[in-house]
Amino acid sequence: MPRTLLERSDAVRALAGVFRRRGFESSSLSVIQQEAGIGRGSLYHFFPDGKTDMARAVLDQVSDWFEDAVFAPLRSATDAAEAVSAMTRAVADYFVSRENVCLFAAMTLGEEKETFAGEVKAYFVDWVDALAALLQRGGLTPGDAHENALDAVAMIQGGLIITRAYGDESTFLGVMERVERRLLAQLC
Amino acid sequence: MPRTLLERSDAVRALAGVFRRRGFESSSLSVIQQEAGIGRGSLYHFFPDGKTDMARAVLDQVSDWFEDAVFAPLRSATDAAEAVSAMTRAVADYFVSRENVCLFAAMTLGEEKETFAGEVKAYFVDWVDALAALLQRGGLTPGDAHENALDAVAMIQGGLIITRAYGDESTFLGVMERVERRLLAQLC
DNA sequence: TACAGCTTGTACCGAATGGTACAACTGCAT
DNA sequence: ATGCAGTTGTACCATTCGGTACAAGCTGTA
Repeated sequence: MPRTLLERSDAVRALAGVFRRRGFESSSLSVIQQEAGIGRGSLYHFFPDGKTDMARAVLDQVSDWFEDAVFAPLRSATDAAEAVSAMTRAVADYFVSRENVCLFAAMTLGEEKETFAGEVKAYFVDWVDALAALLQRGGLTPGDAHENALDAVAMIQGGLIITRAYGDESTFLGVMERVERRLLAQLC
Repeated sequence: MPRTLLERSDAVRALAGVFRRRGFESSSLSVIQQEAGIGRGSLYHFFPDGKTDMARAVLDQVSDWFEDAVFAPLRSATDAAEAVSAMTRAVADYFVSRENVCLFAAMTLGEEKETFAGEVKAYFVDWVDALAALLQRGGLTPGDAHENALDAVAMIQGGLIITRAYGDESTFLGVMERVERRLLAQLC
C-alpha cells in the first residue's frame, strides 16, 4: 500500500541522520529503510545508483549548507572579527544539532574514501581558504592566515572526535569558544 | 598445506594495517585473510571471538604503545618543555608511519562505537590528563593546563583528518610543529 | 621414529548484503 | 470516470558476510 508523500530533499535529510548515527558502511539498506522510514522502492527511485548515490546526495546537501551559512559569509564579510564570531556560532550550532558528526570527516576513512576524495578535499579547502582570506583581510600575512585557518578547522574537527569519545557535548562548546578566542586574538 | 610461523603480535600488527587502510567495517574476513596473509583458521585460533576480538587486540596494542612512548614519559618528565617536544616528535613519527590514521578516533564512528566506547574514552582521557598534568607542573593553572592539553590533542586529531583529505603528509607535520610551538609558548 | 599438541587451509553454514523487477497504488489533469 | 506519470511495497536475485568444524600439517620432545 504505497503512499505519496516524499520530497527528495526530505529523503536526503533522513539519510543524513542515519549515516551520522551509524556511519556509512554499517547503514545497510534494511537499516536505512527502517530508520529513515523510506521503502526500498523509493530509495532506488530517488537514488538510482544505490548507496553511493545516497551518500553523494547527503554530502552535496551538507556542502550546500556550509557554502551558504559559513563559506560565503566568510568570503563576503567586511568586519573580520564579526565574521569569525558568526562562523563559530553557526558551526557550533550545526554540529551540536547533528550529533557532533562531520560526514565529510567520516568519509576520509573506510571503503568509499576514494570515491568521495574530491568532494571531501573541496570541502576542507573551501573552508580553510575562505577563513584564511578573511584573516588576511584582517591584517595577517598570507602564511599566518593560512596556518591559523587550517589550525582552526583542525581544532574543530578534532574537537568533534574528542567530544564523541568523552560523550560530553560541553567539551565541543569549550573548544569552539577557544577557537573563536584564538582567531580574534590574531586580529589584534 | 598449513605452515607454522605466526606470533599473535605479528598478526595484530598485520590486522592494524588492514584496519587503518580500509576501516573496521569494510575489512571483511576475506579481505583480512588476503591482505594480512593470515588464514581464517589462524584468525579464529588467535581471536576466538572474531572481528570484535581482532579490533580489541589492535586497540590494546596501540594503547600499550601510547602508554609507553607518550603517556608515561609525559607523566614522569621533570623538564616540561623537553617533554612537550618529545611528545610531538613521537606522535608525529607514529602517525606518519601509520597512514595518518588514529584507530581510536575511527572507533568514535560506526557500528562498534558502543563496544569500544570505554577504551576510546580512556585513551583520550589518559592523553589529555597526562599532558595537562605536565603543563600544570610547567606553571599553568589547572584550568588552563586542561584546556591547552585538550586543544592540543584535538588539533592533532583534526590535523590527521585534514591531512587525509588533502592527501598531503606535510600538512600534518606543519600542524604538529605548531602544536609544539603553542604548548612551548604557554610554558613562558 | 613416534607421539602430542599447537597451527592452519578448506569446505561449509545460515543470515544478511546491495541491487533489480515489477505490480499495485497514488494524485492530478482532463 | 479515466488515463497517466510518478511513487512505493514486496518478492526475489546472486553474492558475500561472519562464523564453525575439522582434517591435515607442523614443531618440539623424547
